[in-house]
Amino acid sequence: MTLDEQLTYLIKGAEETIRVEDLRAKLQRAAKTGKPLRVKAGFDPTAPDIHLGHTVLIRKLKHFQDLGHTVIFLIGDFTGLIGDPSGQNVTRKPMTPEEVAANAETYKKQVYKILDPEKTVVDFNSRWLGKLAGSDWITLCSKYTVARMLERDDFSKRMKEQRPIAIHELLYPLAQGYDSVALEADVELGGTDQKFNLLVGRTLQQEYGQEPQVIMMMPILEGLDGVQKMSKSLGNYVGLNEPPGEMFGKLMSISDEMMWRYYDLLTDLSFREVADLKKGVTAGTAHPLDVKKSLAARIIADFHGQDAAAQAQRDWESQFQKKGIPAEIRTEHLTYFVPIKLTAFLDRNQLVTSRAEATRKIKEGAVSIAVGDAEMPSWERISDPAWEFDPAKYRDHGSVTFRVGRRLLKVTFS
RNA sequence: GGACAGGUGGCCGAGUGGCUAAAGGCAGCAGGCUGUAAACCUGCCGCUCCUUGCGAGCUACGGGGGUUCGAAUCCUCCCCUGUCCA
Repeated sequence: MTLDEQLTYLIKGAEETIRVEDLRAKLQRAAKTGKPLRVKAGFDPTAPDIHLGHTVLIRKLKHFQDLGHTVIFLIGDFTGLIGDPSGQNVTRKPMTPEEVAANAETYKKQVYKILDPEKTVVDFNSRWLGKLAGSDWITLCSKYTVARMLERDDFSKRMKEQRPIAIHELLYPLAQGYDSVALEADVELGGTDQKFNLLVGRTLQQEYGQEPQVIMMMPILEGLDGVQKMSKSLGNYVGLNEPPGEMFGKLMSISDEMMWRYYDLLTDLSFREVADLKKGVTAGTAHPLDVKKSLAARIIADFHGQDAAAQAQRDWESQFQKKGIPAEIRTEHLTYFVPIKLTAFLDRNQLVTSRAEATRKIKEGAVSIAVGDAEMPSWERISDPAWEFDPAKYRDHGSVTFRVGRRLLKVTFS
């Protein structure tokens, strides 16, 4: 690839790059000296469950890696003690070295589905931040001013809203910035929400006599709800470790509008190919449902392989489009044959959160049961909250499946 | 250290003595419609019990104590947050 091609390739998909010219210069120098660029991205050590939102950035790391540059997967085990300011105002408990190591392993297992293990450097920022002396921290703090710190979106907003800001929170951007100094990073990747922290890195590098890093901000992927960013705590995510079937179901639940965004950020289809698909849907020659299915299958194939993706699609189709009972389903084996109130039974098996809820759901017509394993089960709606489940009556059928809305539980007998 | 403002259900936010398990909004769940999509319509949205009812009991408005027949609402002490002053 020519320099320009490389540049275009790397910048593609990034929301913002500061500055493109600097990146060009760095690439040029790397080519000339044969010294690869050091490309860094930091991750929170406490949440080793990587989801599709993270992969937007990891895919970009992969691009750099493919061009021969050094990717540094930095685990923020020290900055994790501070916690990226989010108004929570809590210092977190230090993790033991064992926990950190365990989480790192979990990370690796997931990240290496995208990145090349041989070419990826994994590092921990406690390696240098943990060794800073008190006086070093004072020096570090002296490199930045309160006024500039308060420019950060999050801080200024909280100031305005008269919400608390603890002093240690101000340390987070400094610590992250110092990582770039310690690593002599040429490039740092982050989400658009990381802009401030990334910029601090540039400033600090200059303060410590280094050339400032190029920063690239990747778009934040919206979660399944299509509104808020994908995150574990919001529960609107698709985890890399999830089974294919789970992934398929979740991906199918995104809105048609969101599906294009997912196409852009989570597949290798070119903008042109995506545009063609979109045209097809608009023209009515392609059904959005099918386009979405193929999106889901495509993403799943990246992590579980082609076959698993195809299987997941078939399962989904038989389960939902034909309203069958899936083969893989939570199953409870009963050994007792004492009648039990349905409300108590549903509660005991976590199909509802309380008996009160069970009663409500029954009255709402959300509860039904089906007997046996029929391909086309006939659901019988239970509408009497006082209904009793008598296992003995169903024993001969081998199994009975309970449904509360979208939750299912199969019961077998011995 | 002082003055003032504030702390209500997952979140936002009404409520200043009974009609309040607490308006309204968001989120969530369910039913309808569909492509388990979105949008939309409807219902639900603290817990327990049963005789499933415009039912009974319990728990809940930062924490403790108090006034009152009755308190999210009044008094008091404490904790927490913010603003201004020092």
